[in-house]
Amino acid sequence: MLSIRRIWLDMKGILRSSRQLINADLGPLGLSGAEGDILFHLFTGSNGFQQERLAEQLDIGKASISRVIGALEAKGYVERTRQQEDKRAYSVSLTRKGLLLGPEIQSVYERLYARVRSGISDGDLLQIKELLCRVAANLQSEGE
Amino acid sequence: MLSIRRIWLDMKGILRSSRQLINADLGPLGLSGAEGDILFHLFTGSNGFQQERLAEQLDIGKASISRVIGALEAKGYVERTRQQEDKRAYSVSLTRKGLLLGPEIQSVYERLYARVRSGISDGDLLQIKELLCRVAANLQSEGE
DNA sequence: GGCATATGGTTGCCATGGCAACTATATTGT
DNA sequence: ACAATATAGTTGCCATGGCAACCATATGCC
Repeated sequence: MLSIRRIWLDMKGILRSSRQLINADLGPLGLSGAEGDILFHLFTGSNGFQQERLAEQLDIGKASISRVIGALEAKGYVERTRQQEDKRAYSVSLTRKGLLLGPEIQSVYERLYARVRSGISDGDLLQIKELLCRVAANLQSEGE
Repeated sequence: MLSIRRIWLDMKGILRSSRQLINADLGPLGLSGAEGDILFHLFTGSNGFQQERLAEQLDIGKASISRVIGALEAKGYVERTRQQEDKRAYSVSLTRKGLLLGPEIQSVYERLYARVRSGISDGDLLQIKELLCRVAANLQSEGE
């Protein structure tokens, strides 16, 4: 019973430490963690997506996405263009300024990932992932 | 590289789902998740502790603890008594009302834990814990 | 004793992110 | 065609929690 509590604390701590390391690198660039997450995500494959897709992929609500994209747009890193197939939706894409920043952002996240992986084999990672997926499935399962 | 992103999303999702399940049970009792966490913690062993100790054990900042304990005190579930050995510190303990609520709170958390564990062996849990500890250590390690 | 420093706690401010209500556009059923 | 419903996005409000500044008490050093 108690070990679940410990595991939850471990996860919380890991996410917090990661966030702090990322923030320490992004701060000097004038970016918040959430902004960095989105720039990284756009730069590494999801450029030109709807906000809803980004929200799904990053697993945060569309409300948060809306605000963070707004901030990034104000800073000139991304732009929203209405999609002509669906005038409710935007297409969010990096501006030239955003693209220039891309490699810098990417290296911030890759430094973190490299640090996490040190001394951890691919097999271990796979195992973590598999076990976490099972836990997630237990929590997702409807009702009882 | 990418799998770390996925794993982080899994952890985020697990913590969020857990929080939501807990909140769903605590809401009808008029308690927030953070309040429930503290009541549970007091009830299952850390009654009569300093706020700093609670903050350490629950892995949240002393500022948050201060606010949540304040809320619980206002609701009459805990009381703060100054320690005579150190007049800066409080001893936080459950009131009679808090003690009465204890079993109810406990069952909320135990239902969650049981749900998480379904189909997951103790060995698996141990493995998750061991791997997460190694990741946490990588993140903690000073500087480089 | 008296000053420097450390520690427990509180408060203000901020970032993140959930939920619900709302607007505007799309889609579906009749 | 039009009413009902669904979907993309925005906004307001709230909970959580970090950080820094601050206050009060403790501790150590001279």
